[in-house]
Amino acid sequence: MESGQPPEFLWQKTARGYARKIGGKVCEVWSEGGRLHFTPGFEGETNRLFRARDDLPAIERALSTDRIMRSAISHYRGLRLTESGPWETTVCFICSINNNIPRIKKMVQSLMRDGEVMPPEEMARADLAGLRLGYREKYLKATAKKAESIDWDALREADLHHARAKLKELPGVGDKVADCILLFGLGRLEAFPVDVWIRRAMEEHYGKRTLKQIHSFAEKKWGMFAGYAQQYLYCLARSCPLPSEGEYIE
DNA sequence: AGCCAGGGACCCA
DNA sequence: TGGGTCCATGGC
Repeated sequence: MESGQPPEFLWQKTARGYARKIGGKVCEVWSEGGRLHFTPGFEGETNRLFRARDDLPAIERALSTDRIMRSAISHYRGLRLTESGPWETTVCFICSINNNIPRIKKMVQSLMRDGEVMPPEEMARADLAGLRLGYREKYLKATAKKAESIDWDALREADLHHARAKLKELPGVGDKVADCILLFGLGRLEAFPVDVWIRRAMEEHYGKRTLKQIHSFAEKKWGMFAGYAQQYLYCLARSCPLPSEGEYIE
């Protein structure tokens, strides 16, 4: 929830966990006694958010092929990729362009109505001037217009490069943002978003410098779990917070 | 005060 | 295809 993934922008910290509105109702998630708890009625949403079907031990084993990754996995034991809605994920990462996390969160919150990210139809006609979005405003408006005709579910199954190309037709969506939408919004675990932190980590730990080198290396080395490898590297590079005592969930 | 931020569009060779 | 340059704004 605090590892730079979309929930960091979409959920609010509460006394015991995190909360947001889904479908007009408040959903809260928290940990207690080493178990995950959630507001009754949100089991499906919670399972999707934390990707309950991912076999973490198997993924950790598959990625434990070198010292760096073993260290990151051991340090961030229990880290999970999250899955948010594709539209809100798109909004989050258009806001992320050349931006920092505290401000991304403020910008995403400013694009919410009644506790949820405005749907495309509403964003397309909303007056976003005054929200201090910078040059991202025109990307959001233009992408909101196009987003209504996107078949998100088709992109879950499509060939990755095809899906990536389709997403890049959206204004403000380039390679990195497309990979983030694929990974965090469409459950494509093989996607490997490369931001400045991942670029630095890949050069420092694996001697890979160019984007092409990095993607080729990641695909060969981590394959269908490259997205998880990316998140471990990101948390390591950013020194993301660890769960405090009692929050850890098996 | 000034560098930097989960980059993309555009132009040029 | 690959490499500058510009872009709005605020966090730290």
